[in-house]
Amino acid sequence: MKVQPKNTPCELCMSRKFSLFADVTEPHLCQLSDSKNLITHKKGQILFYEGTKPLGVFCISDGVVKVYKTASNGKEQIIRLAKKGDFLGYASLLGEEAYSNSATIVEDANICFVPREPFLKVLAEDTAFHRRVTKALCHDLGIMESKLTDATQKSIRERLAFTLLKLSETYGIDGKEGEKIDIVLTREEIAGIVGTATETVIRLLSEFKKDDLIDFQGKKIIVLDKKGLARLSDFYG
Amino acid sequence: MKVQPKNTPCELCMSRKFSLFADVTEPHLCQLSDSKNLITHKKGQILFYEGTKPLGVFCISDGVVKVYKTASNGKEQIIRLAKKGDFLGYASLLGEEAYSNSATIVEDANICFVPREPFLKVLAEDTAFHRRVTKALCHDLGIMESKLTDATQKSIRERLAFTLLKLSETYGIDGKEGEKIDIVLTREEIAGIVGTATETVIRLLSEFKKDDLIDFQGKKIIVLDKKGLARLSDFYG
DNA sequence: GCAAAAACATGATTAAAATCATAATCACTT
DNA sequence: AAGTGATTATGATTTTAATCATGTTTTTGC
Repeated sequence: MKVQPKNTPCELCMSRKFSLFADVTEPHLCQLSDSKNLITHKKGQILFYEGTKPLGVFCISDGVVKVYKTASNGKEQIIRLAKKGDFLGYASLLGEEAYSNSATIVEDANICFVPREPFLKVLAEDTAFHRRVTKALCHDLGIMESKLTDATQKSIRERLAFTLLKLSETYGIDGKEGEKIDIVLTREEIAGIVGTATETVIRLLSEFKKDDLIDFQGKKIIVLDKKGLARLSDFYG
Repeated sequence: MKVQPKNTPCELCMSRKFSLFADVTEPHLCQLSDSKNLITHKKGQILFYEGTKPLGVFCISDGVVKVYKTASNGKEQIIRLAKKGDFLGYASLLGEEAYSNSATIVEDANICFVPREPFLKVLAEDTAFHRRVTKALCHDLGIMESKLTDATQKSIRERLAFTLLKLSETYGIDGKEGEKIDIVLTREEIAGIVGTATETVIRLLSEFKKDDLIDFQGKKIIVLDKKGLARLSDFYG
């Protein structure tokens, strides 16, 4: 970890436009900006551990972070992949609880850390911001309900197909042969998202490739047939 | 549905002490109280459907409500059982989205309905209340993460054992032979909580009974051996 | 009190996915 | 450039749980 020399102020930060800070008023933004630190993280580094106390919130300026829980069998269940503009750790901070999950860098990242106090101060003073945070929490809750339902009621094949679609939605870049999922995930990490064994993911991905639904390009996956994946991801498609 | 003649004001409501409204200031509480309606619901009645627009929030004065999502295979995944003092529908309301789940009465209930506007008004004016709502949302989010992780990484037997422990924590009343889970749930509903098939629940419950972990008393389950269930619910117990 | 419908129960079979085992490939370090 | 460790791959086997089938018991509505 190193503090970057160029600590772009929040006011000028490009990632902010897509973030919770998008509509924070100028003076409040300056307060936050003054107290924050931009830190560069390399792939594999750990941002925080489940069970420790949150001392502030993280805002991703660039890069990808996996947020996951470690199950009692040692496997990682990935809750979400956080990218540019996403906040981390605010739910635990606002819930006044220890981190309910861990966070590790998946792709080299620049991440701002805003300490607890200034964050809470702005939250208390800026009602619009508080409302926005609340809204984000509510939305996340709805997503988690869907994930739980999918986990218990859908097959692994369906969930993997769905995961690939979601990933292409978020990280997809169009090419002439299809949409490339422009993020490097190991099969084990994909298994962690889907909630299955690594071997199962490997097998199913091979099957998808054989069926011309996807293709591999280096470590990345190309989605060739979105319709096909969508059909697979539904129950009675 | 009928509006009860005796519409206890929130100020005097006993359930309020355990609810989100616990610390709302007197004047705000009166505003809420004036706008609310207490409605009696019978088992099996539906409070709201997934996909419809929330027009306010529900507060359970008495009774039990199941909150669930209907999967594409038609099965219900129960997200939570809500009881006295619990609020329903506020996440969808605050997220400004359609209901992400449905709610149906499991045990005859008296439920207050607070319309959208007065609720949002008090939320905006009473910061402490807003903070408390936020905190509840954050806590729920952490619970959902655990549920997701359990769903993907634990066996059905482990999850059922865990479900019974949780139910006995919430609805348990001590008797001389063990702790009675004082709520009537069908095997299908238990399956909906665990996220499995009804037959599997029936089989496992018989197994648990054979192993003297539980017993049946009418439609209710008696927990005989909490330690045993706890051991079963862990991975390497 | 009786018929119909739910709910509960159990057996047999099938299907899905985990686990175990082994090997090939890749990617990084020295 | 070789060696080490991680990752990907594939096969065989086992386990788990779903599904299908059938029967019994309990509840509920008339």
